[in-house]
Amino acid sequence: MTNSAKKDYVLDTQVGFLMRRANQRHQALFSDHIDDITPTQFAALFKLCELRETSQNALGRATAMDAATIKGVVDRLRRKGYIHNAADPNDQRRILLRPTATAWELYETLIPKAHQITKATLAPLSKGEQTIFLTLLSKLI
Amino acid sequence: MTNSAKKDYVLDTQVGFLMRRANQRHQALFSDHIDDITPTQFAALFKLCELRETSQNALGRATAMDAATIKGVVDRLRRKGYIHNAADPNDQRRILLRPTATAWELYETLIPKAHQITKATLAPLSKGEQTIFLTLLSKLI
DNA sequence: TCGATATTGTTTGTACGCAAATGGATTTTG
DNA sequence: CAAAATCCATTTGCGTACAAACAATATCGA
Repeated sequence: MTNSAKKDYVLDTQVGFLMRRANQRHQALFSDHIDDITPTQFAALFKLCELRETSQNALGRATAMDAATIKGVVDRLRRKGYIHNAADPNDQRRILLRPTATAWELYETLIPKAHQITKATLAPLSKGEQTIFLTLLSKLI
Repeated sequence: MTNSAKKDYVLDTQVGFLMRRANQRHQALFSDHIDDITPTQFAALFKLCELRETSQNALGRATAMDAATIKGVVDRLRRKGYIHNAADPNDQRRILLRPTATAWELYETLIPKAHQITKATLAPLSKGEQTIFLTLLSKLI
């Protein structure tokens, strides 16, 4: 291995490594602010509140989780009493999901906390940098 | 819930959600280019090559993995023949890790692929945007 | 020196996250 | 219409990721 090749690749400056660590930090901040549910459960629950009613797989698609993952997440949210099941009269394969009353209460409570978490996550950046960062991040998807 | 509160928080524009999806995309690109090992294993292996020799927990710290996580990663890399164990004469608690000859070969092979993955991940951004993105991302850690 | 404290590696339990396979229901298409 | 293709939910297997607890070893402070 040449010296140039060595300097050429330093783990600590790689996108993947940086994104993994940024994610770690965000999740740590999340659990500092919110006890009851995880970031993933939060995403699923909020999306369900946005959509009011969907099937399990559709909720998974809306939150970028595959069928196996969303199943576990929904199971846990249901166990905690945040999701209610109903049969779809038009499609016997589907399980229609709805947020429970408790879920709506949680939704209200969590919105301000979610803003705090966003703020804390982006705190190392100036207002202008925050906007740029979010714009570029969106482009990456 | 007021209408303003509703519009106030849309999941798809939140940092956490965006970072999770950007990470998903990066990992998908990674496995498109590299079959043998995962992004996490890659990080551990490369850091070990950078350090030449360390203990398990120290390697974990250097790659931002806790003790339980790095244990599994090291176990899998050892099973694949990339990591060699030695006893630390100065500290009986420690296991000194070293990359095997095969690991060094892999290291060489993977550097160009790693560059391709970085390039593909950042492809949606212009050169200038890529620099800005990496700078801001670093600040977030 | 010796007792408190810290560190190393390990295990257990819980929670994502994806690939691949399955069985049942629905839709498409020839 | 019937076969093929698709979609739904589920399961299994593997790989991160972290919290909490543990025994063994090192180190530090009184």
